[in-house]
Amino acid sequence: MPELPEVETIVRFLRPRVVGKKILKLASDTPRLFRGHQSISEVRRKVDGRKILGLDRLGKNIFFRLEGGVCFSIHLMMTGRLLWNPPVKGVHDRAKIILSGDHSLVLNDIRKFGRCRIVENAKKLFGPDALVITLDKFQAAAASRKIAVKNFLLDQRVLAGVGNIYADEILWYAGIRPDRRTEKFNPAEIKAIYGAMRKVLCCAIQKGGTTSRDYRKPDGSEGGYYKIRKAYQKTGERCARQDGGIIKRIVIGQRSAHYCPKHQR
DNA sequence: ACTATCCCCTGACGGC
DNA sequence: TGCCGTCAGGGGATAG
Repeated sequence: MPELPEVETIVRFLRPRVVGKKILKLASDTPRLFRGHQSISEVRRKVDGRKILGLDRLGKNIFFRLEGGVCFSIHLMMTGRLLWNPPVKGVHDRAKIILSGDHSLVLNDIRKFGRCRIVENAKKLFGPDALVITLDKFQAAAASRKIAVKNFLLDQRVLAGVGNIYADEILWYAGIRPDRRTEKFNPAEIKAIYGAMRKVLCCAIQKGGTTSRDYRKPDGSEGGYYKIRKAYQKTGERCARQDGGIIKRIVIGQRSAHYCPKHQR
């Protein structure tokens, strides 16, 4: 599922290819994609015919900065893919952005959870990006909430970009149990989580993200982080650390969490 | 203002 | 073989 490293990989691939091009037409036969504030026709009216000035990312969101101060946003949720000039039509193609120069960008999404919309003020909708937040802000945010650290890492209004895969990976590296409460951490533990977060996210970006099932880069290839993951979906396997045990799966906030009961405390 | 729970959607997979 | 239940999970809506 596209989290920060996957979305960053997508944006880095697409940025040099789409910036400067004009959106000739946004086509879609999936109204659900535009649920919420604007209908597809409203979005099309703002998007069609405009030049792309920039391509940005905040958390898991992709922003097309267009002429006239318009910001068109795509969220891929779990199964969304953004494909560059796909050679064949896909069964689950949900939207097609036709660009100048005979290029196309296709949003393919098996489960129709993805979303397109025009956003007015992106910074108001989400917390600071996980790779931008400072240690001080991170610490203050953790201290102000009384929830399991895993749920804290997943809350996009507090911290934008971390999803289920990387939350497990971060806590594995930090040596912290996912069900520990945020308000009880000491400064050293907060620092360990913060450091692990930066390390894991940067490493995953270098690997082009995690393909466990659905995620693909815009050229259709897979990300390389899954092979080197330490905790996510490793239930029953031996922990990679010398002092580790057997990876266990528990449920926190309706979501699976994988961790090593021996070295994560 | 806070947290907890349900729901959306499709495909993979296991049990019988 | 085929049917059914369960699981995957981000985030929005709703309930408490």
